[in-house]
Amino acid sequence: MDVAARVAIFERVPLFAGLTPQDLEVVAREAHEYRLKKDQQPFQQGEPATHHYVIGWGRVRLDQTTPEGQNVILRFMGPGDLLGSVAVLREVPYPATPIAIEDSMLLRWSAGRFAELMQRFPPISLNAIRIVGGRLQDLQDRLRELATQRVERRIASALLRMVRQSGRRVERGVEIPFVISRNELAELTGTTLHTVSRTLSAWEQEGILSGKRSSHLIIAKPHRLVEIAEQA
Amino acid sequence: MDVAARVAIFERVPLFAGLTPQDLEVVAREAHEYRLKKDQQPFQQGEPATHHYVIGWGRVRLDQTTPEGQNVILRFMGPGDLLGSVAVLREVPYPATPIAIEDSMLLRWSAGRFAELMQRFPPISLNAIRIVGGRLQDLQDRLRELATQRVERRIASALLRMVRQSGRRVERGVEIPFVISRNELAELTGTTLHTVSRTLSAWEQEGILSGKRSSHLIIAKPHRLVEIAEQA
DNA sequence: CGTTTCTTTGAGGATATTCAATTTATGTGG
DNA sequence: CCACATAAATTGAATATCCTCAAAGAAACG
Repeated sequence: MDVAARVAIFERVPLFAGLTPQDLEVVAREAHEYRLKKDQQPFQQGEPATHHYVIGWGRVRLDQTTPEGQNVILRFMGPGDLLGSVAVLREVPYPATPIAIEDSMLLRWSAGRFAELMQRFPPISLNAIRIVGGRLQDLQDRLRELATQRVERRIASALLRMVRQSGRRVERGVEIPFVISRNELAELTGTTLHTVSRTLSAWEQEGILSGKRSSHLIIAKPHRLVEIAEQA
Repeated sequence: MDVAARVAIFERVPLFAGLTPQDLEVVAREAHEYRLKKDQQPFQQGEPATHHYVIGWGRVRLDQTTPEGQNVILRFMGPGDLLGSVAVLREVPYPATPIAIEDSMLLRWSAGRFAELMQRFPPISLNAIRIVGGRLQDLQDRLRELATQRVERRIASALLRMVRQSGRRVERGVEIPFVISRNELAELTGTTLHTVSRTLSAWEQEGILSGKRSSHLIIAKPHRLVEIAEQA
């Protein structure tokens, strides 16, 4: 992938908002491509943080594992999303493991190179604060949800969040454009795959959604999900 | 409070790390003092974000309320902590309400003034990213906890976190240097005050901790709490 | 000293987990 | 392309954790 193609990607990356095409070219030239096949990981939770990553294309799931081996999904990430930067800047080990859920391409910079870029292009710092701040607020909302709401509502909210973030209109409703297993949904909402399965089965009965294993979920009645997510 | 006194405070504020005493003086001169009595709030969740705050002295609890009126405590904050900045920089309404749990003094800057300071003193931006990033990681840990652990462990972890953050050695153990009610602990750990009460009662029986209403909690056996927090 | 607020404790019940078994889908090697 | 192996999903039954409801006790406040 040449520099021009990278610049084209970076034009839609929030981290680089406010940079001129010339600036982006500099940034792009310093980047290294990093390709991942499905299920591969660019780094692991606990490793020293050495690189900043931006997702060029593909999708990544961000996992955090407990000492006892239980797993939680922090978020799903897609093109333009930022990865690893907080750990690099805080000079702490990566706190989570990203796993490609599709073949993906990341662009990355070493800590030192990226520090130079941040110095040279001041908007990057401010963009970074906004991005990290946005994630902080997302997490605050999820924490509140997890603390106050029952499982069914949390699953509905999680699906709606994915619809809002990456949903695509299709004939029968809105589609979540990547495969997500019952287990992943459980790890995302703090419940068990059994409860997720029962809940989705019930919703399929009701015609709210459809989508079997390794096909994309299609939400036929998003308004019903909203009702469930908001019901007292 | 004169500028020199403010500078003395700012020398220990992470947001201003790396600034010279002269820099701090500039920052201090631009600040406005904002005093709060117990239970007062500098701003409310949902209001447009207009100011950056730093806690000079005192303590603040950061609340997030659901549409239905349920409350969650995001964190307790003390001297040197940053308040409101993420919302100001993202140009979104404040996502939470800070409430003074003791008489407190905040120092604040308008969005515009602070933007100038950030431009003039580049370390501030980087410090801000580190601080917000740190909070993000704290929240990720709490989310994982809430998703995977049972109530007793969560309460133990919450107490230990407060001990680590603000604990003070006293004769009988370690003291949490501010009053915290059963209800607050419940809102901090995603449970009910009843369950917290039962749990603390049991721990008091065991001699793990002590401290009645409106006195400070004293943890006599922190190691036992660690065991509880880490037990499989 | 009465009122308010916070805390404690009990009993009953609901939600969601755990355990267990089966069904269904996917992938692989012959 | 089929048969088998593997992985994912479904569903039922039993159980546990924690919440809700209820009431009373203790501490703080004016």
